[in-house]
Amino acid sequence: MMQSRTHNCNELRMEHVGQNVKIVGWMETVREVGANFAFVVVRDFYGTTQVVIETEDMMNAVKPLNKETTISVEGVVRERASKNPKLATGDIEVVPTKIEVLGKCIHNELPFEINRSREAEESLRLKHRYLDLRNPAVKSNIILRCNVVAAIRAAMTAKGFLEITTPILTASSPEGARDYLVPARKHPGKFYALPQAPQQFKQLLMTSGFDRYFQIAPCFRDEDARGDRTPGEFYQLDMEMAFATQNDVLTTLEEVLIPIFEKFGKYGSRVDQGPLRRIPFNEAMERYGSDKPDLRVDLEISDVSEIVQGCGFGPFEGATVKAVAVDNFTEARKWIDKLLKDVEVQTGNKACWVKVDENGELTGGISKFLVECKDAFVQKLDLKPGSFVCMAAGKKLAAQKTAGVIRNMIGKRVPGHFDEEQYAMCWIVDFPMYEIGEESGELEFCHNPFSMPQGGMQALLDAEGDMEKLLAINADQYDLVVNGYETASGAVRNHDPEIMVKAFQIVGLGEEDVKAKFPAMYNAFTYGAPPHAGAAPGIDRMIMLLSGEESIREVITFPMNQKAQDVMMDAPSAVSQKQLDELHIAIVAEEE
RNA sequence: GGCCCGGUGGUGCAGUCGGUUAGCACGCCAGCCUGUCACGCUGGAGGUCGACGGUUCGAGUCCGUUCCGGGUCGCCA
Repeated sequence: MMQSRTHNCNELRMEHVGQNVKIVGWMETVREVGANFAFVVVRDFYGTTQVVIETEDMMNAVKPLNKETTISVEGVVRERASKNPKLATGDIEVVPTKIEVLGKCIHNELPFEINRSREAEESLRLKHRYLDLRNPAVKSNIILRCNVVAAIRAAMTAKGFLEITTPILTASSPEGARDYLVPARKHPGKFYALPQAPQQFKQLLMTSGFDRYFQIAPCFRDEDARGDRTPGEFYQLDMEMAFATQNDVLTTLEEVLIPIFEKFGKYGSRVDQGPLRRIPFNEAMERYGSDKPDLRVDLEISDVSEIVQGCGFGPFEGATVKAVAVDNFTEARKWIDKLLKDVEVQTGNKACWVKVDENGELTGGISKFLVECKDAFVQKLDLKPGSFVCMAAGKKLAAQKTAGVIRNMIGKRVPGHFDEEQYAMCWIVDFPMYEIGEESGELEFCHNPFSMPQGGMQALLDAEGDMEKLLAINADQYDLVVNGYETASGAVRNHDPEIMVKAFQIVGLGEEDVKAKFPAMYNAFTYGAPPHAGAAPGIDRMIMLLSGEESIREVITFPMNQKAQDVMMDAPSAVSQKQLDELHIAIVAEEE
């Protein structure tokens, strides 16, 4: 008969009854319900179709086969005697005249049941990812990813952006994450590096006169994994605009991304509309204790440092003290202990607490220290009978960050403060240009040296030599935050070689360092560079948000495990001595 | 590198105070069953309880070491 197939497994309906058809796919189940009477479910990419076995011949054809064998079924479409409204093809079945094996599954027991693969241990799923992906629930995230990437390309192209690819084998970049290195056969002792981002290339494209660039760019960073961070490689919607301001970039990305969240998001009916809130970095740290606040939580942080000074509680002395208060608190002591422990595990800092009893008195936790400052404390936090306060103390940044964790935990654990099923978005703007490095104790670039300081050269000159003023300089740098995840990061770039040199001088470096670290960019900018700005939304993380997955590995087709191994392909793996010799590489045994 | 959680037939889990033959669901095999669709019923096979060492009359269970997986802090310009 006919072609490889006449219909896919999600096509046949009542209108096809009586037709001769051929379907192909994986044999998902065989339900034997009588002698020479069985139902076979055939699954392909598109769906499932039921085949009914009614003869000894057909039973003999199917009986010896293991599930997941691929077969072709020729036969006649028939209306079912008992229909299944839950199934798209539930009104019909195929009565086969010929069943052919296309690809045998020789395993009568699989590593996991296909339709329940998400319940299996992750390492097992990753080892047999080709089977895991047969599960429609797993496959759907990958399909979503394809559709989102296609929509992004269409939207960016419609806005006049050109998609330009940049090199994968490039030079090691001096700052940032650990590079993946590739030995250069023709240049003994030298290495290419895989790009951590196409940052410098896209800025060079701007100086070349490309007005609007984008790329779905693979990025490589050799850093440890997290639930929301895949090890090794990930993808960014890398984009840049010439002669553009911060506002141009933010507006453009809002116009591209918000419709994507509306169309493809699990909570697409509840997406913040542009223009999105823009929260200065310092304000975000004060109110939310994070530069990526989850705005679905309705709690905010208060500063009680001055009120509690001198109260006698040791950790508060001379420290910044941040408090998160919540009303109508009814949880037990056990709950509080769990909270404190979880805060400590996640932040490394201890938290303390106090409650307000039905008479309005402070009770429990460190209440005995707060007797004298009670009135001011209660007023500042607007406490009522039944309120609960959790506090973090320490250096300003540590106290803010710990309070930020407390805010999230309380908000998500005490009912009524977490409106989960939505996309709460904001821009964090005005990141500081410089900070005091925690290890070095000296002034360093806070994020990256590519950003333009607000106020340009004049701001740098005014502040030079004055540490306080230098720390107060902000960069035109911005992050897009969605539900507490950093979803994009960008900046107005520093395109002026003189300001670049000055910015470097301030952290104790000089022109030679700029030239050494970014030779191409520095040179290019001396030939007339356009002011430019851009950003890079993370594709993987965005798909994760759209699908509602908690693990980023659920939206990556072939993810690596936490140790950056591909257990399916056995990567990384040893290579032959011949390969090593060609690359001028000698393996040094690790010392015990 | 630190900390937290986990590792028990193919898969997912239970296993009390250390005590008889390690239990359940799914899957697998065999038989029955003519309208199933998470099919049903009956029977069966399948386990070095991650590994090593220790305590004990006796260890899945307690102790130590170690390996593996996940989470998290460091790290991620």
